[in-house]
Amino acid sequence: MYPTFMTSPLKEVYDLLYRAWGPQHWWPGRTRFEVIVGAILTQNTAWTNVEKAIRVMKANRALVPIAIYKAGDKDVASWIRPAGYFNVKARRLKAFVEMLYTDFNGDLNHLFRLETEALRDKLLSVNGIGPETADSILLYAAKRPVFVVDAYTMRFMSRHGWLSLKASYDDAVRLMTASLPKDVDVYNEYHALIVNLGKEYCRPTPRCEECPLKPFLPSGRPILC
DNA sequence: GACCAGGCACATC
DNA sequence: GATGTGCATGGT
Repeated sequence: MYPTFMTSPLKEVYDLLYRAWGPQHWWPGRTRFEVIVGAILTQNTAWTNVEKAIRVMKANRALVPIAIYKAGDKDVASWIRPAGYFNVKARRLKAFVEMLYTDFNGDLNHLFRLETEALRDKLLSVNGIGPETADSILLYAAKRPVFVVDAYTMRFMSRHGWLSLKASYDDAVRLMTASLPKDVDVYNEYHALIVNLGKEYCRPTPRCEECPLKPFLPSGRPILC
């Protein structure tokens, strides 16, 4: 997946996780718009709940921008109910497609012609799209080399002593990318592997005994657990 | 029943 | 700038 000039712990972490679990095949969405919808619906929400919501949207032929654009907030909220925060997220989906129609004639190809920085700024200008959601869209829908940091990333980095608990999102991005090749496939796989790590072993109550990263734990346990 | 999940906006200090 | 709060369903 990436060349073998491994000199930093974070490269070795990638290698350990990749050897343990192999490719994660992210993002689990067929179209770019489905990736965008998933990125908004999964905010602070388990992916299994997002899958249910996406199934309902597909059944209602609502997984295209025009359907969200024409639908009322109440209808959108009813489709995405299983994903939680459905009133908030309905407004966020509407806000995204309203930006898409107002500025790009409803055409994702048009939106995605923007350079990465301009595209990120445009995404962040939408109410309900913050740094992680924007970067997920950039990486997994627009295929830009942008590293996605999430709660799992912050947790595992701080527990291993690589990041302060007070570190910002941008601090985490800088640290993660400093020693990695700027490569869409590497960023794609790494973020997905970290999420799997978080789900399986690096929960608020950690399960370090069987963690693939055990070799990195000082005294066999994380610093802050 | 408590805790957690692939955040974000907004109010308040 | 930092901290607290609301948003809500579904799995463990």
